[in-house]
Amino acid sequence: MATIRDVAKEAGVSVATVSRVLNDNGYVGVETRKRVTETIERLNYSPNEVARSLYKRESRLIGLLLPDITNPFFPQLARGVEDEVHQAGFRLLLGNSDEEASKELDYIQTFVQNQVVGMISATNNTDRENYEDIDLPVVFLDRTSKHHPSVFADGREGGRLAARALIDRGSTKITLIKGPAHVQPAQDRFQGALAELSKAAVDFSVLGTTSYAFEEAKTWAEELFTKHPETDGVIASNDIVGIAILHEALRLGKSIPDELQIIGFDDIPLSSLSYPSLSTIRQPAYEMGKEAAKLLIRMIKKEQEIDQMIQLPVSLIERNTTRKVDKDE
Amino acid sequence: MATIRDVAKEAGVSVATVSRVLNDNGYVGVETRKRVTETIERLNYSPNEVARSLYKRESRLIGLLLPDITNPFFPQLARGVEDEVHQAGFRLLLGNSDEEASKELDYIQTFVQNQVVGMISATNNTDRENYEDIDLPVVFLDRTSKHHPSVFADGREGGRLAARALIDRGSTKITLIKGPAHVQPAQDRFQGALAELSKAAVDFSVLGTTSYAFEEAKTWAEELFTKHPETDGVIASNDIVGIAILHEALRLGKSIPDELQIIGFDDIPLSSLSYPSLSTIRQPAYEMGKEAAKLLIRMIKKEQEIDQMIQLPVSLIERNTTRKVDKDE
DNA sequence: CCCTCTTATGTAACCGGTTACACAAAGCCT
DNA sequence: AGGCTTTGTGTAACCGGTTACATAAGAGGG
Repeated sequence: MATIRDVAKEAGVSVATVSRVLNDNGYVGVETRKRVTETIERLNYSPNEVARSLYKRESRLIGLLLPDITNPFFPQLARGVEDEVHQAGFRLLLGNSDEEASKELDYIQTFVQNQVVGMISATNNTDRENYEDIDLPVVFLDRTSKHHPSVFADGREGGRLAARALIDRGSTKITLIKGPAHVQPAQDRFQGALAELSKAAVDFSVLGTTSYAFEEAKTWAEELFTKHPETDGVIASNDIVGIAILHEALRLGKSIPDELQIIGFDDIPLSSLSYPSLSTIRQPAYEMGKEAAKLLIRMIKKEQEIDQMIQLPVSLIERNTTRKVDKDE
Repeated sequence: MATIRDVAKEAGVSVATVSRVLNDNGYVGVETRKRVTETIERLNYSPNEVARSLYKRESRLIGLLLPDITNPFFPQLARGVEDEVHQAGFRLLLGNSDEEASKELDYIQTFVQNQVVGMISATNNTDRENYEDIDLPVVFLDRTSKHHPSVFADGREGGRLAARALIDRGSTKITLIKGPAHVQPAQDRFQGALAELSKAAVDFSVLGTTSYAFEEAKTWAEELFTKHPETDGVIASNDIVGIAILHEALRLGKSIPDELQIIGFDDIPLSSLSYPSLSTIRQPAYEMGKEAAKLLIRMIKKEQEIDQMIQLPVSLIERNTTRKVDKDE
């Protein structure tokens, strides 16, 4: 690999001049610039980012910490982040925390050691000491924090919307699935739905779950129908659980949405491909990722007026696991 | 942030001694080691990876280049890579190429500039000049290359298995979906299935597609049933397309698997949650990622006996979009 | 013509680790 | 006791960029 000194020697100038050409700052004569540019081209030189980072005391990398990329909601977030960050000239260091504090800490340390310019975290322990003594820009994504700017969707409203949708469409014995207790947005949804159900004239029961894993989703689904066989409306904690419930309901021969309505949460790509296609509360995951990245970049550039909270709206996506409601009633 | 010089000064030793303690090499007196360790602890010092990388001329980062993390097959691969790489003390730099040569080149350059120790690529242009003048260890994943070690699943066999499954279970007018021409493994599957169908006494037709995107999958599904309404068995190019076809078939009121059998490819997590659950040819994506990472790490450590090709077996996952076949016939 | 400002370029310190090399003290052997 | 090896530690060069500072030539103004 050619270095800046090789280029300087070849072009008959000093390294400072080459650096000035590279970064397009300071004075450089037209003739000199041309000669340097040609030499760079000819030697196929590209500057070493590591050396640059060392002197600048920061790299062009951004750390992204996710619970688990294998959960279909997160690739969307990640992609939003990546697209925005890439465009601004940054690159991503990726980590999966698996909700383990040690892995999380481990990655935060990696990020710091590699002098990332900022980090985006979609992890659950937002108020741990982990993030306290870091002087990096940090943005929380799909999570909230008192100490750092956050980008998230309106989970409470999502929960209300889901509950209202089922109530309006005639479910009277609703089962509300409560997501894992340590997952913040799951609790927001739950609270929203709970509030709405409490206000309405319907029976409802709550089924607690402890994870979002695929395999376990099947278990919750089975549990649901043994514990509450008479239920005629389910508010799932997310689309995976929703799809698992749909699967189980069909297996039991229930007619969807006539006998049982189901509503999911997230709007992951595959939810439109289930049959019947899953009605759900959409979170704009890709946009959330983009917003988080934009916000972080603004922080990196030390711009004024940094939003502390960006809440994105959720929306009801009416597909075929809920019944149609007459527009003009 | 404390530096190694701060630690040295505080502990009353030279930087060389601190470095020796950190890396546990060279001679260090027991008493000195203790004092240095305590000082490191007290100052909460952690070494700057960037400085280390600069001197060593290589970082502890590995580049991972994927077509698109949003496609449900890739998170599995990525996770396999991550787990293996993390355990060996490396971290991941991630890029999505979107099958665009420019993005791909861009990321390869980023990897080189950041002095990654190696890279894993699941991109399509494996024999472009892109990879020629790089002197990094490179492993191709879910792709093959003549010039670099590759880890992939037995696509041809998968295609054969899929075709045989439908034939054995009585489909006689089979439609074979041909995936995008530039995606290597898609073509392997196609060739395998084609060979098997050609040998058998069944009618079949081929439907070409150009992408794997969710939205377009629905279009292929519709196209399938307008062009070949009489088909009684579909070999999909992957699970997404398979699920889209299942969805469309159910919408058209077809009875699955009695009237129409469908077989997918990949075994993405959600395929077991469709209803009827999708029969498919499983690729061990997570293991593939792990194998690729292991292989790369072996290359990084300059071990002897590097496999040039690791082919993992595929298997038929018999679920409910195919009919049962009598064991003892 | 002299002074000042702008333009152009080079020298060398610096970022924070790692390590070659030098040096000294202690242990061991004959 | 003298020589050789092992152990312990420090000095300074090095990795490859960036930039503060120095220097000098040319332009412009009175």
